[in-house]
Amino acid sequence: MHNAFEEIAGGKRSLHVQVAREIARKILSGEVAQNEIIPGEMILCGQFKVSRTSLREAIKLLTSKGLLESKPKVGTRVTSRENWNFLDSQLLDWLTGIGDNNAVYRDFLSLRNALEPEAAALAAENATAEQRILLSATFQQMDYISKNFDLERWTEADMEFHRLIFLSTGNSFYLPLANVLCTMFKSFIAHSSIKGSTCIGEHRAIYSAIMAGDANKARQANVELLSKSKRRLPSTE
Amino acid sequence: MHNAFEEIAGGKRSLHVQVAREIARKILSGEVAQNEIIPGEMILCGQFKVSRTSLREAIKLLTSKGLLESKPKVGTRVTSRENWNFLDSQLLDWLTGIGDNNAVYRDFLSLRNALEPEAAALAAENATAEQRILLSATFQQMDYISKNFDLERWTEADMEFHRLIFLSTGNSFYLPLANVLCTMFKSFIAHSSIKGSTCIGEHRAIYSAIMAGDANKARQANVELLSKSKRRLPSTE
DNA sequence: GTCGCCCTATTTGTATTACTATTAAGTGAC
DNA sequence: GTCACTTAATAGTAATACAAATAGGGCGAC
Repeated sequence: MHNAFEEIAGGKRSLHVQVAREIARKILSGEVAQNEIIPGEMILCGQFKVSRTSLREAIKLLTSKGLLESKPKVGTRVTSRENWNFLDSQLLDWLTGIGDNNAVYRDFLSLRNALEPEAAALAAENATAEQRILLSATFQQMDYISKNFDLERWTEADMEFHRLIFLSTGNSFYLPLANVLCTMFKSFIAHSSIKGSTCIGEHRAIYSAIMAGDANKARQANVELLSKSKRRLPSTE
Repeated sequence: MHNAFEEIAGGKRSLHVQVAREIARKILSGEVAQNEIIPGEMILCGQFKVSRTSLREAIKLLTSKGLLESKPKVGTRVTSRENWNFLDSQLLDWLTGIGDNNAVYRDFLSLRNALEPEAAALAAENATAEQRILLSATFQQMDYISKNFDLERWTEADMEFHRLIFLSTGNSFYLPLANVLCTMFKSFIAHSSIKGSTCIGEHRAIYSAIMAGDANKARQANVELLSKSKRRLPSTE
């Protein structure tokens, strides 16, 4: 009962996640400085009105994301920024609305810039038959949607398309990155005013190259797609 | 007492990590299949001789790495491989000695291929004065070490050099990747027989380009370094 | 007086237990 | 036969008790 209520109210999942989110936002926003030692557990327990266990779980969660670091007798300190794992969906989620969103978006594009062309090339070489079928289906859907345009469905299909490319690389390390990019994708279409041009032509070029197994062509096509994305970047240049 | 003993014996850190490692290896090695439901908590508790809490923490840890997924009443199931977060140091650690190490190394090189040239280019554009000083110091050290060669110290410096490049990009998303690559680096120099040629010339080229702020040159130099690395890949081609 | 060792208090880390919410499945009524 | 309600099983949450580690201070010896 109260659970359902709070869920719609504040996005509550569980106590410790709630607490973790609170602390994370303080850290990410700079309200508590890097390398600063946060108050002892007992104090925080009182502050958040939660049991020590819950607070400890929250701290543990943040530690696993690289935001905090605990040592006996000295306390828990905020780590320096270079240790923060920005490739974490939850962290990314917490980030929305605090930092400079355009800067984050630029960083996001940079990452896509590095990864996607290479992923497309690898996919062209390594995609399995099954993956090619999936990719084919998804592209056809994109093609269809691009005709009678529907932003939401387009975004969905677009994301799936790029995700499939990452999965098709056959490279273990690209798999988690696919999820990361998807999360950012969602995060940015939700919070920024980038209304998508469909780029169906560029997508077709990538698609065709992958299906043909032409790695270089796939890479090149993806570079072109990204350069088009860059041109419609909101505020920079 | 018994703690210290077990620590030297099996590299034990804590109970749940030990259990998690055990389960993770079963999953990663394929001993338990993807999408398979693992036995209920009580059964596993008996099997591992640990309390329910410890086991739950282990499961939670694995869940956070994307290996498991729990649902009430149905149990805990192994997720499909595409959800496994291979960009996790601990997971990478657990991976050593089970999969095809050469395949993983190839994947690792692919990732470097995508990321490092772009990172070098970004670093050339965005490195702060302080970061340039650090980079300079590290390179000089590399230069020195390359003369009277010492594998261990050289590896250390090499890693630091590439890490600094990632940090100097000023891109939030490259920061965690720096750590990931370092972990893999360590993992591979420890478990593979790649005796390094120093590549001091290529490193100098990258270094100079970054210091000069020439992004394209930095990118190109890094591509060349990687192509050299590729040539001394153990078993492939 | 200073150096070094040990003791203690504080803070994190670990484990056991008890309780709550969720949900699939089985049972009964309409 | 279908739908709803109850029930049992399992995961999730929280509180408590216990253990280990360490920094800092105090005490003693040189």
